[in-house]
Order: sequence, then structure tokens, then C-alpha cells
Amino acid sequence: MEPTPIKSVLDDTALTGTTLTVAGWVRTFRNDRFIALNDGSTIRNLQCVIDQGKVDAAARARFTTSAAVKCTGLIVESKGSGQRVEMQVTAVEVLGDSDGEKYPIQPKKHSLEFLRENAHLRFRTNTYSAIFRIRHQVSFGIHEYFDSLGYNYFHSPIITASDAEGAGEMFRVSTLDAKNPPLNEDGSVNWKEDFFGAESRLTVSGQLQAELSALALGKVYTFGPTFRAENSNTARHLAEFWMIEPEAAFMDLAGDMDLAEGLCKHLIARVLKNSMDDLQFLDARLKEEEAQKPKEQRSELGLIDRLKFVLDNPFERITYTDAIEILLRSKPHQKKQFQFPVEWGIDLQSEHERYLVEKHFKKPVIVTGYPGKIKAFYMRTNGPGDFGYSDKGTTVAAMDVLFPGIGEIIGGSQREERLDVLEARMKDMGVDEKELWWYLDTRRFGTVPHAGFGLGLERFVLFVTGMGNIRDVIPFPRTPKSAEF
RNA sequence: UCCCUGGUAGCUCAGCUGGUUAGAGCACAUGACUGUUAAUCAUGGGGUCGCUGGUUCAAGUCCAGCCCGGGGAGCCA
Repeated sequence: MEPTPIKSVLDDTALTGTTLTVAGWVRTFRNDRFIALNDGSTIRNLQCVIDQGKVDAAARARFTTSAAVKCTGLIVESKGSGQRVEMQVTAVEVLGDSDGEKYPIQPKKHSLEFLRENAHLRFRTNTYSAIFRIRHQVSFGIHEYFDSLGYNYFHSPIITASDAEGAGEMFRVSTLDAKNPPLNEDGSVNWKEDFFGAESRLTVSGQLQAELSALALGKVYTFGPTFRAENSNTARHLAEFWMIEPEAAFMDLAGDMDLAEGLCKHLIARVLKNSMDDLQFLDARLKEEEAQKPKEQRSELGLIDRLKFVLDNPFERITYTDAIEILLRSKPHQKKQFQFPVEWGIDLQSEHERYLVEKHFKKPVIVTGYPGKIKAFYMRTNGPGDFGYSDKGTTVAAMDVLFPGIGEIIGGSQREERLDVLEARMKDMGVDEKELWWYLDTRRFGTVPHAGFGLGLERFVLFVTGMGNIRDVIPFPRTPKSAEF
């Protein structure tokens, strides 16, 4: 008999009174009688009650933590108080034993650091199974959102021969012998002999390719792995992460902001609708964790309340110039508590973003109109009348969406569609035009205003799950000096 | 990469100004238990004190270097 998902057994009242089979992994075995069985379909366990007259002691001794077990029996209303229904087991089979002495995950609280070191088994815990069910909901919701708006899922390449994407250090992809590469006469490596006939790398962004397709298909989005070889050792960075990059022709910056805010809210609404029991578990986990922090570091809202708050309130939209004004008038600036100086022209530091989001507005904030000098070459230069224009210096139609506790979760912009302005800006910023001839062609042939953004999937999952470390929301984290499993 | 901090049993930790056989709780094993909810009770086994070198009569404890984790910063998503 095909095993029934435990989620159905617990939720579908029509199944009460029927005999069926479930299969899963033992969480605990209590009183030599009660198996708490989890099959991953839900965070909740099914209590499987063993008849000691039918299952001998030797068989019962095999119901150890994380052993795989198949149970068949009658679903009845529970005599105990902890659950609505339970199974009266008539036949039980151990599919896979788990040596209690060697199995590292115990039925007790573990530190996340320890579980990270056992990343191959951490999915067996409530916390991680909840996280990865939610990650699925977010991933699926992304496709759902863009599909509903007529966007095409577009696959940008993972290997690229261009190093002008301008979003950070890249990993090299090569089949050359690292110890003895073919050399040019001047002693440099002869990449023409490499697999692709050119020095090639892993992508840091699919944006440029997404732009090419947006100027034909109209609306596209990419959703795939992205790589950064930055030596970043923080709870918010990964060397391999998943990024969502929509790009739409005929869309301006305001439309871009609407799209970004709409996506965030759609995803939160979906998770609230489909993952409530996982959220409740994570909410309780977070409360417990926060109870150990000093009062001033605790957040005012619990996880679920926080999600509802973001869903129900419009994101604040301010210009970079206004943000600087707010920071200059702020208490921490006047008391000289900021580590970095505040003046027009600087890039906003983490402490500044955190002040704006967590102290001043207390909700997600979209900052637009950053100085051109600190933003990428492809962003559109603002003119008088454009939102974010400033007489203090050149600004571009960039937007950063800042979330509480995480900082920048989305970075986007309206792109520079004017060939002459783009070329001048590339020259200014030292970007090689020759390498990007194909990109510039879009501006030569039927260029139109267009815009897009990049959303880091893991950062979003971090926010939705209330977790603090990005390594806990991707199944197999890749970070400097760490790529096990 | 920089600053701070840590590494002692399977896990979470204690171990004083260096001192003789390194502790606790949980987990695990064995036994008991027919209504338990991270069950409970009894008994028991379990340690290269991160690694390397140094100081010393003596190092878990002091010093140096390295490795790894955590928090913060930079870079960014």
C-alpha cells in the first residue's frame, strides 16, 4: 500500500476510522509504546501506538531516533490529549535502522552551529524541515507571481566569458591543467587553449542577458544560482546563492518599485496561507531565542506579526537625498554614534540603513536616486523632474529595498536606454565597451526604457523564517573555506 | 580581509592566581513501565581538553603560530 502523507492523516477528517499505511522517521519512542513519526509532509508528527502483545521487545528496540519505519493501522481519535488522531498500529516494519549510539541528532535542542556541521542530517529536525518547506513555498510563489503578470521564465547562462557584469569577484571555469597551463610568449596563460577558447567564469548576475530578452519578449525573469568569489564572511553572504532578476521593457522606476513591493507581498501572503504551522514553530523558536537577548535588542513583533505588518503596510519610498537629510537630523548622528560619517555622496552603510528601516520608519523602505558614482554603469542617469533627481550631484534611477534585520534585500534600477549617455557613463567608470558590444546593440536597435531588479532568494527566506544566518536557509551553503556536503 | 570572541564527553557547558585520578545535565546502552507528549525511574559505559611548538619539576590552565566556529564591519543580493 502506498503510504499516506501524515499531513493528510492529521488534517483530513474523512481518513479517521480508515486503515492505512504511513512511512517516515522516528522522532521519539516513548513509554515503549508511542512512536512520534514524521514524514516531512508537515512539521507535525503522527502518534503511532504499538500493541506490546503483537510487537515483541526485540522489534520495539529498533524504534530508535531517526529509524525509518512503515506503520499500518486504524486511524482513531486519540485517547491522549496531545493530538486529535493517532494510529492503532496493526503491522509495523523497520525499513532502515538508525544506530542510537552513532546518530548525531538527538531529541533535544541543538545549536545551529552544530547542525550546520551535520548539514546532511539537519533536515531531520523541525527547524530545518520547516525552513525548507517555506523555501519551497517562496520559490514556487516567485514563478506564480511572475507568471500571473505575463513574465517569461528566462534561463540566463551560468558560465560566461564576460567579466564585465560588474557585480563582484568571479570564479574561474577552466579545464586547463592548473599546474602546467599553456602559456603565451610573454608568460601569461593562453586562454585560447581553454575549453571555451576564452577566459570564462561563473555568472555573478543574469541581468545583462535578461535585458537582451526583455527587449524582445517584453517581460522576463531569471531565477537561478549565482556565484560571487568575494571573501565575505557574514551571516548575509554566500558564494553560491539563488537570485531572481525580473526585467521589463516599457517599465520605469515607479513600475519597478511596484513590481518589487508586489512580489514581496505576494510571497509573504503565500507563506502565511500555506505554511502556518511551520511559521508557528519558527515564531515560537524565535521568541525563545529572543528571550535570552537583552531587552533593547529584542524585536517588538513576533515573526508572524512582522510578516502581517509588512503585508498590510505600503513600503516607504524615499530619495537618497531625503535619506541623507533624515540621517543628518537623526539622534545617532548628532550624538556622533555613527561609525561612518554622513554626507551627500557617501554610500549608505549598514548602520545607516538599519537606522532608516528599524528606527525611523519601522517598515521596509525603498531608497531611490543614489549618486551615480556609487552605482553600476547600466543605471539610468536622472534629469530634472525625475524622481530622485538632486541638484547636489548626478543621481541615477537606482532603487534599493531595505528590510528590517536584513538590510538590502533587493537592488534594482531603471536602465540607461540612451546609447550616448550609456557610452559616456561606461567610459567614465572604466567599463570596456568592446566586451559588451552585444549589450550595446540593444541600445542601437530599437532601444526603449526598461527596468528590473535582483532579489536574493536566501535573504528573503531569512526574513520570512526569522532566521539569523543565511547558511541556515540554503540546503548546502557554500562560503569561503567551506563547501562540504 | 579587518576587529572582538570562543574551541574541554555524542550535545550544551563548568573547571579559581598552573598542582597530582578532568566534572555536571542531557543524549546513548541495559533494566522497569499498557496512555506517553523532548515521558519517567534505576544502573552503566564514554575524554588525544582544536592542532603544532615552547616555558615549567608540573600545562585543560601561561606564551607563540596555525586551523575551525560565532558576533560585528567592509563588499553586496
